[in-house]
Amino acid sequence: MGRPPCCDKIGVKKGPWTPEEDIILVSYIQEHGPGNWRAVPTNTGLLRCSKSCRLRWTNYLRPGIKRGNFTEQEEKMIIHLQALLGNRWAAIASYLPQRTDNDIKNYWNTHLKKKLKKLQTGQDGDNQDGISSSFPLISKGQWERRLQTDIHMAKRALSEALSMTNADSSKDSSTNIFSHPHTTLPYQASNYASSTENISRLLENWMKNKNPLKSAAATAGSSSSEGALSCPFSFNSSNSDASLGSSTSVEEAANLTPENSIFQDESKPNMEGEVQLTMLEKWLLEDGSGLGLGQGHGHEGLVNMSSEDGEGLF
DNA sequence: AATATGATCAACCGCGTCACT
DNA sequence: GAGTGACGCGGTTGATCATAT
Repeated sequence: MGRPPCCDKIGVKKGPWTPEEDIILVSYIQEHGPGNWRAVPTNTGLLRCSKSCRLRWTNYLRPGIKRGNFTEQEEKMIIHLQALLGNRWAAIASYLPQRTDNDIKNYWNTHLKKKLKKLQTGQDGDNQDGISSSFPLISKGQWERRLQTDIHMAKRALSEALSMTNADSSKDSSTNIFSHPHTTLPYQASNYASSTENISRLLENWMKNKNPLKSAAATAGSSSSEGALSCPFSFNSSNSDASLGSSTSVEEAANLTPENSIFQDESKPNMEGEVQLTMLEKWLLEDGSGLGLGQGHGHEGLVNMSSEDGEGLF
């Protein structure tokens, strides 16, 4: 019995999102918070399926998203995490809070895959699909062995990432998620700035053509979003000065901070990664005798670690 | 200038998982 | 425990832009 398609309704719009739709969606989420995606199309009047709304929000409109070029640091992180986790892009993205899984996936497929292929040409002819193919999937019955392998790989990848991070920290500390592990992963103020950039960018184009309030209200139909639309990007009920009609820039108008934004806790809902990282780091640090972490000895201990090191950890 | 080819990335699709009844 | 609905993830597609011919 197959599952019926989620968007088989006639009249469901597909394709690129328009700025109007973005604004309606942002306004709605500002008012109601993310989640309950099923209700979003109904309540906003958007002719989109719930899935599409969620995707648009998480991949594009969500506060804290950094777009554009990946830094060398991010690139290294992705490569190491891909080796460690495989194509679990959401898990990888949880270690790079400013990037979406879709972004990382695209970047891997378009840039890193090729890069690694190039690097590996001549070294390992049979490894044509990046690092992950060095660690083929293990059958379900062998989960224990896989766990051990994963542990080993986690140690190794993290130590390498740490060593790289230490080496580069003077250059780019902002992307060094390991340098202050418990303070840098959650969103900081700058993330919200980048989010307003997203929105201001779409508004920039949109406002050239239309009056957003009129248009969005009309598009929203009978939804309850009218109130929100009067101040679509304040992100703060008390910040009613942030009207679109004023000459104030969107960035100023939004006046976002992690403290006053309703997205404060939501901006990266999946903090599983942080937990994972924290646990791993804790473990690594506790196991520091073998790693030499924090003692200025680099990661020789890890590199020389035998595959049996994972045994007895639990 | 016109066309072909390649690269990029936003969005879609199908499936798995989880939560609720 | 089974059935159902909603959500989230990963693979893939297709539109658009950039570059080469």
